[in-house]
Amino acid sequence: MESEKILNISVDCVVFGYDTNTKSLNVLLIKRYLASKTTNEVLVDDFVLTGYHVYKTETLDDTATRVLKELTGLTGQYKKQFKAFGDPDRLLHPKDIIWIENAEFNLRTTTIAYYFLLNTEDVDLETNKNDARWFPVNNLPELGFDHEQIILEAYEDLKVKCLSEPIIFELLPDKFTINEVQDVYQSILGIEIDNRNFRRKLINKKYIIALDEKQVGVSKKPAQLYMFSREVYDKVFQKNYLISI
Amino acid sequence: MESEKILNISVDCVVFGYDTNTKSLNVLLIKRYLASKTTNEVLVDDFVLTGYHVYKTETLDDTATRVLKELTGLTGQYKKQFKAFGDPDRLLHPKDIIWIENAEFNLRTTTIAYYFLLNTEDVDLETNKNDARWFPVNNLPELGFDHEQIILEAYEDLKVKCLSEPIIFELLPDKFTINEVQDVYQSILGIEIDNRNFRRKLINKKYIIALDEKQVGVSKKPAQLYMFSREVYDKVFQKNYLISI
DNA sequence: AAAAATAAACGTAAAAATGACGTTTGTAGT
DNA sequence: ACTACAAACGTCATTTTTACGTTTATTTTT
Repeated sequence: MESEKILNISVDCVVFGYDTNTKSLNVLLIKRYLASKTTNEVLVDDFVLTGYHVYKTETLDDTATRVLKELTGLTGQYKKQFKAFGDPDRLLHPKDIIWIENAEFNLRTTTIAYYFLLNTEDVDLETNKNDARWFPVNNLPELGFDHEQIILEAYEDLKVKCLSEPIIFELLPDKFTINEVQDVYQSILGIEIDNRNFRRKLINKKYIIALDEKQVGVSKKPAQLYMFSREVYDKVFQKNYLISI
Repeated sequence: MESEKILNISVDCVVFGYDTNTKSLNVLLIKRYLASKTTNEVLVDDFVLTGYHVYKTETLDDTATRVLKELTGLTGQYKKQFKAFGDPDRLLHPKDIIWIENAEFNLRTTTIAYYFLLNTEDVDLETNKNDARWFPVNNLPELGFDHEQIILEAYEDLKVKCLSEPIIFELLPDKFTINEVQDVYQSILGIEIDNRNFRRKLINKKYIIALDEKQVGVSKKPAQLYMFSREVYDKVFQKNYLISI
């Protein structure tokens, strides 16, 4: 067996956006459409993740940051490199081979997959030239390449990670209510949580800071707003090695 | 800026081996030595991780599995793809450029890094043709490339993961004592744990199964042997979504 | 202006888990 | 039989969790 030393590499980004109103975890996807110029036959008609090849002078993180900025205009969002996908048969589907430029080189493209966490309110899709749309992670459209697998693995990583790290707050606005935090957990994990116990547990955390502010423009009793303090969290964590297997 | 689409890709393996006797978490490293034929000057003299280029027909996981098998003869060990390293300046050091074959292609090698977890008793280094040695993760020798960084990031991932997942048992023999488990935690995390509380906590887990066996050949009271049941663990975990942020 | 509706917020008691210790037990070597 | 010592068990106060019931503040309806 001879080794294949020249391979192609790219970065793909799963952009998770939580919608506080619909209480839904969404993924940002780009429309892909291609029809034959001669026969008008539809060759490709689906959605894909946003991604790009790695530039010569970039780190992998740089590429991911650039891709998100080009898509949403945002920088500084939570970003996680979660897995590399490099199966030899990644691009065996004819429609994907039609789509990509240099098929002879691209028959094997290894992609470093990242996911981003943000709130859908942070993104203005209208000013974007791409045909990008939000889709609920539990109700994805037909996807190109192996992007469905990539999304599901990102989602799985997120599920596990949100149980032991405070990344849930990355999906919410800076100021949030206790119930909004509960909604995110319920939505992501697909579970029901007792509000009274959850509320007490969260309020007792030193890194959940009550603000001198309440909700405005709601038609019921306005809720207290809180923020998450990364600084306090890091201090607390250093002292508590809690083995919870 | 023009994109660089042709990049080189490999897999590097951090083989963690826990030594039950010395209570030390070790890494398996390979000796690298090269002297100039004309001047006898030592060009390269350090240690590196084991790794290899990805074969044409392999998945990334396959490559990692193959690398471990060639190094240790072992298959089926716990394996985790934890990060891709692809900084443009990864191989700027002259000695590394001397070492690798096709420097013009290899100036940027993206590597997919894996770590393996096993017990040092499972490996027989003598029958191995490579000059491989165990080094305590807290006392590493001089390392080539960016392999020190890769090891430290693998170690960090392991530290975090062992707090919330039962991967600690991958470092022990199938049959172990409670105190051995405690020793692994203490060694990896660098903490002290109260034996009486730890013992109670672990014994109460349904997935820690007491065997009809005790230690043999010890010069004190022989300890009860236990095993870990992945099957029971998975069942328990499905029912307990414990948010512990 | 009072009443109704409703989400937000607070309260309580039993059970389970944790933290900080003291005590007993079983085996090998003397 | 005695001793050394790690293994194993026990206790109690405190904290956290679970499973509920109740009150409060605000908007909308009457």
